[in-house]
Amino acid sequence: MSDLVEEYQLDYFHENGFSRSECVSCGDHFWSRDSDRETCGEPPCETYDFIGDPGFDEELTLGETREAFLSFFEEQGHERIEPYPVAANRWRDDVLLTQASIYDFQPLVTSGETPPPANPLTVSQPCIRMQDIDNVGKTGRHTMAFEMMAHHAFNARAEAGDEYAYSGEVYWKDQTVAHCDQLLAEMGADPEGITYIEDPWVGGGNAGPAIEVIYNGLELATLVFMSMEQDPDGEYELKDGNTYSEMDTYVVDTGYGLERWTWMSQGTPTVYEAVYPETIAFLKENAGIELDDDEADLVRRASTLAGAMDIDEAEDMETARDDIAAELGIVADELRDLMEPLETIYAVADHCRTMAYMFGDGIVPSNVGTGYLARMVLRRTKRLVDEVGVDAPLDELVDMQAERLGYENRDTIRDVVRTEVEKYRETLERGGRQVRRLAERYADADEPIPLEEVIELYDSHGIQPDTVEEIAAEEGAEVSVPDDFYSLVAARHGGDAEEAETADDEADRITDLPETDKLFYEDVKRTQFEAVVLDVLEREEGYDVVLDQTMFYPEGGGQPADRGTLATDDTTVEVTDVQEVDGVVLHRTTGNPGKGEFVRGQIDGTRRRQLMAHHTATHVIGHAAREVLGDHVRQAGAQKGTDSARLDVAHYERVDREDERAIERVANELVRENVAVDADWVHRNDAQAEHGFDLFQGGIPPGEEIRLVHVGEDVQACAGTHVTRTGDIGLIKLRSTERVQDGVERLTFAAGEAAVAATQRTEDALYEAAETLDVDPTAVPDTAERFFTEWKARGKRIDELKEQLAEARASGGDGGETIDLGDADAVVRRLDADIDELRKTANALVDDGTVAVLGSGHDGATFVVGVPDGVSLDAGEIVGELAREVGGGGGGPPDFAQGGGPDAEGLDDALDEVPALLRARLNA
RNA sequence: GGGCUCGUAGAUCAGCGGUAGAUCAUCCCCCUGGCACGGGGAAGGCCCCGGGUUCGAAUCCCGGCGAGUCCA
Repeated sequence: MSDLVEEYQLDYFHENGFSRSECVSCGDHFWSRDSDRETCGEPPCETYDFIGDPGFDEELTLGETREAFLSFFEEQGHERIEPYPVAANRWRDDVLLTQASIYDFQPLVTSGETPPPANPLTVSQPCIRMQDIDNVGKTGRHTMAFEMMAHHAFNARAEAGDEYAYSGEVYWKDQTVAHCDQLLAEMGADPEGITYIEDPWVGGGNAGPAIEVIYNGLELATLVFMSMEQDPDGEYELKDGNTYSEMDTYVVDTGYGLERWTWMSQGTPTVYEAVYPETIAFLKENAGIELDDDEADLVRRASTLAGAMDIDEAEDMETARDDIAAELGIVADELRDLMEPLETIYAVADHCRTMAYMFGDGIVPSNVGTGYLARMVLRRTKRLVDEVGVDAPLDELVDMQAERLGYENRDTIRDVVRTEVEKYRETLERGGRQVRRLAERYADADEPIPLEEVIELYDSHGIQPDTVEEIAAEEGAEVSVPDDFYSLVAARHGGDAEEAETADDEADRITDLPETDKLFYEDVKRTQFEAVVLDVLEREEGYDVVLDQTMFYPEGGGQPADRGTLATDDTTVEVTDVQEVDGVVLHRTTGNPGKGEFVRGQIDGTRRRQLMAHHTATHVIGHAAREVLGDHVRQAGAQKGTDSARLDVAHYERVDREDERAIERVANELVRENVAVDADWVHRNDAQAEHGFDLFQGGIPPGEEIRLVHVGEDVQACAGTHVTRTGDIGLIKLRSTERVQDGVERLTFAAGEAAVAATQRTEDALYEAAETLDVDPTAVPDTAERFFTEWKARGKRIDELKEQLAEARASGGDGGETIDLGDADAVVRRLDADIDELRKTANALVDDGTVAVLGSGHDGATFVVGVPDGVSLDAGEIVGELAREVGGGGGGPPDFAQGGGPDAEGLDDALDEVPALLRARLNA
């Protein structure tokens, strides 16, 4: 399969008495000091050997294990770095959550564009893997949240010179395995019990040899040697069927599961009891789970076999459980009754830790992105908690973990959880009502609930199929849900979205040009400059002019491009747009100034001033929002304009009017303080060490040096142009807030002149309304309210009067023609009133037992026909006939119908025909 | 980012081209010694907003606003 066999022939193995064998059970190749060893050592080929019999010298807590690991690698010359957030989408847009320590350094460090924070380094990185969710609690070893302890070394081939942000080799495979082997020895592991399995790694376009480290039946680490990239002409064909070739950079990527090392040291039945023993104890007691000695022993014995309960490996969970029960010599149901509550409790503890990481790192529940994943975890946990009978509030359970993990924003975390639990409760309540209604309807009709309805309930309303089954049973309705339910839902979402990519050949010509010197950072108030035209590219509309230096700010970071002119002695061309490609600034112009010409540039100062004011105001508003709403507030997008700007922020509730006023007040305080707005270029590692991740609200810039913009206490990595003091903004007016997604609020605001203009527009509208009402502007709300109430009262009064009028007309008998139809009388009458009056009059006549045929020339021609009970005339047909006469249509039920048409002049003729029409119909 | 669903009385919802409804809550009356229950009645609607189609739109179509939900 792979060509990587040679890659595993390490000196370290040969020099330390290892031999290579093939697992008799799964066929994998592995290295071991025990040459007689037959299996690779990993479940399902082996069982857990350390339960009740720890594999290390000392029992360690989670914290002790972490410290032992990090300090071991510090002693081996690694620098310890702070972990990154679990929300990986804060520095990369290809993934949502941090799933491994290497994620911290992708894509910019692994590609060599940006230097690592240290080299080599060691870290214990919190990670979340949603894909393991179904295994959590069952296998005894899977957790959704975990810390990946790691050491990394970033190497670049000598031939590459200084092309990359790091150079030379720090260490590679032998050293990596040696470190691992030594660490295990220091912990007191039996060297004979360790196996190193060959398991080439492929992922995300990269690949390389990798080794799984197994001890006593448990995978303790994976050592990955990332050294290849996907390449159609590559010499290595790997297990995904693609070909790969070697890269100039090669990276040691290791992962040591903190939880598993802790577990190994303690030998508890499951990893969960080793990781958060207090939490498990608390949950067990709260749910009233007590085991007698026999049961506890059974659980312990089942735990050694639980490794087989892996949904990815086992064909079916229940069969796997049956097998375990058979091995233990008990009935499967007995085992299930014993294990299931425990499994649920393990899952709850793990999920609460997952949420503590998520909310602690500022993820806000939402219908999109990481927020959606957080919502799913919360809802699942809530269901599990209810199922197993734990009655502690969820926010308390999450808080226990948040406290343990040392988060400082615990009040916010609790608030987020409470709000979200409440939302879930409402959804369940709403859903329950809906299902009940539906179930009742089908139960009454004595039909089963169609599958289509169940799919609809889930897809559009989030109601789980088992909820539907439950409620349907209560209402006595039948329903059946097939096993492939979720794939039916998926099918509903249609085919895969196709993505079209466009390549640009022009790119080559641009990369040959030198980077443009950017003058706009030097003096933001200057609007004129001189430059030499290096190249002119002809475009479909206009030209792209490349200069040696420029004052023009290219579009970026949500700030639109500058506009202005470029002038030579002979000609002046307008600059309509400015873009940057690979450091080269392209000025889109209306004319060709001529390559090699000397030009004077002039930018539109008014526009630039407004953009700068709005850009600085965006930082100020962001700062104010954080102050008012909480530290979790984070930029989710921004766009600046000349008339207004907007900032999208993550927040778990709607921003109400009171919040708006507070944000506006705080923002303008900062403006009045007139603090300096400074920008400086610093090394990214220093910046990140000092300010942390909150720097990168608007995305992560590449390169070694990054530009920091300071506005008071607020610091952000930002490439935009800013005013020099906050006072230059003048005024910030928050104009509106809207919920652009669940959990994301858009704040739209205006700064400086635009703020004044915006306020004036609002005032103008108020003044105009005040003038119409003829009151003082401050009295407008009261007056509007009074008018509205009065208007409604009048509407009601008019209705009453129409009713009275109709009755008077019906009983008065004035005008109109009465026809004797035998069974009843009919009144035919023209009444130039609106349809409402016609209806009421007809009703009054029908109440008296009279057929009513009324016509109006009020607005076109309209008819109303009413027929009392017991008279065999069809009102709908009569109206239809009459309406045709006036070029329209009409209809309605047999006892009451209405219609009309545009031809008012035909009204009288139509009415004249009524007597004959009625008689003919009656006789028919 | 994409799909789907929903905005009607204070609350929960029906109506889905032809006179805006039900239940609960509210108020009044009856029943009772009093209360719960029961019976009778009343009040309470810019049918989310704006366009369009139609003789006629709560209802159909388009746009907006608001809410919910599934997927990536």
